[in-house]
Amino acid sequence: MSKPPLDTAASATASRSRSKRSGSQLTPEAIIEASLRIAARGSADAFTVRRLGEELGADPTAVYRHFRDKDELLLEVADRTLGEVLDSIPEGLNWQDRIRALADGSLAVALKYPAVASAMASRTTRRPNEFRVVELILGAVTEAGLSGTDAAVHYRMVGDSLLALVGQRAAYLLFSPEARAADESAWNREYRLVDPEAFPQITKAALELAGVSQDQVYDARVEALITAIERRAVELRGGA
Amino acid sequence: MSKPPLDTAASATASRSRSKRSGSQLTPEAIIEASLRIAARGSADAFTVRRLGEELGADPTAVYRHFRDKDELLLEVADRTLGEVLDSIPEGLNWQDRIRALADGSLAVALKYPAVASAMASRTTRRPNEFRVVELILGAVTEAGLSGTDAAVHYRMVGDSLLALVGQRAAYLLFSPEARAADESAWNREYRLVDPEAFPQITKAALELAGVSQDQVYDARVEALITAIERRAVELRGGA
DNA sequence: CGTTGTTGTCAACACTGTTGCGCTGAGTCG
DNA sequence: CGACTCAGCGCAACAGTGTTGACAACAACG
Repeated sequence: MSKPPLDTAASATASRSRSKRSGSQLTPEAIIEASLRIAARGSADAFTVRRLGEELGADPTAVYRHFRDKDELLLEVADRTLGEVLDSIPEGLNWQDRIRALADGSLAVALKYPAVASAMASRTTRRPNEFRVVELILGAVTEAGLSGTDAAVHYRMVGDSLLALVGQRAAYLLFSPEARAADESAWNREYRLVDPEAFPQITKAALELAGVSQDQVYDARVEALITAIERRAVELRGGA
Repeated sequence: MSKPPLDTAASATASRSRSKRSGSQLTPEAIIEASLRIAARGSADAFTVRRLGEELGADPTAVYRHFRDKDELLLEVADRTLGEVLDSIPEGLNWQDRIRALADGSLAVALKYPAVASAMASRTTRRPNEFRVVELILGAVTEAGLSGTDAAVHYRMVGDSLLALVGQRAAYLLFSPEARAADESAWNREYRLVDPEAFPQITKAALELAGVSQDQVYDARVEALITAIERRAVELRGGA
């Protein structure tokens, strides 16, 4: 009962009784792994069908014998990276630390495969590992004291926010070094030369704005999610 | 002193003393407005250079006489939409309602020009209206009681989070109707047929998960930002 | 009038994802 | 053992993207 052999894309080769097709060098597994390899190279245009063909030493269009779309392949690859995230989460943490661990793991994996994470920032895979993530977050918010609609809404808040957060970081990593330099120097140059009359707040905070690190923002955003859950929990425990 | 004629892309035509170039049908203004028009059509591939040429009744490549890149045009268009957002924010609100108004306005504009909002989800324009938004958020967090690094970090938290939030919503709107239907039905079908042993939380919350609306998630995410600021403010007011 | 510089048009390039045709080679059956 | 079937792969090509360089028209200036 554990699992019917999950009829996703692997069934194409699995349908043959004895899969000892030997000659078939290209398997879904190999394609996914090659995708992860080139996605890990970090360059923005890394994950293209033709580059994937190069990496596989095969014709690019051969991939279409195993995946309907590039999109289907992307979802499969993304689910694989989600697996990496889940494997990085230790056991025996309280719910806050489980969310922190999920966030940290997601960020690490997103920065490892930026092209995938960036493309998935507004997507959902609906594949096995995503279910495990949903279960993880739902477990956390229920342990925090939420249930019913509260649990569902706060799960979506955490899931969507984390996806967006790591997607943004990944996309930033994919920018050309020049674009990134221009972005960073903006805080140091343009925001300090602004008209003090029209923008008093910016003028006052220019120095600190330039000093903010990505990790500080990341922490603030993750902690905001946890705080929101906690607050809703005490709201429910308290009155109303 | 009010403003040196902002030497962005408009300077190309402004440099000529008398701009009565008559023959010149194509001005940056017209191009930006045409871009907004086709972006408002909502289809995913709406905002292409060739479609822009159609809308202008001119050769697509003529745009490159007024903007270096499609990216530069995109930033200019995005700044224009940011202006729309700012104009929608009324005066005389407390800081919480100012952030809510900013979020609501951003969402409305993002859903109006989904192609632009989706493309800007991980970007920064560094153009006039963005400065005004920065000023607005910084004013809100200082009114809340934050200053220095706290203000800077929480500004970034709010700015980045809102950008990601409306970008996600816009991207979702750009999906093909089939993809959107598949996504919605997933909550109603797949999440209710999951193995209760392996995924007890999902099983328990399946019904509520299907019932969550995008607006509920939106509210939760915006309120989480406000709550985080409030909490940091009382932390500082109370004991350090 | 001639020169100059701006602005639109046209053709073309490099790149993307994707499809249909044909070949090969291994598995299957008579 | 020989013939057949058919999945898997390569090849060529298509529609689409952003972008560039050469050329023509035309207003402005000396």
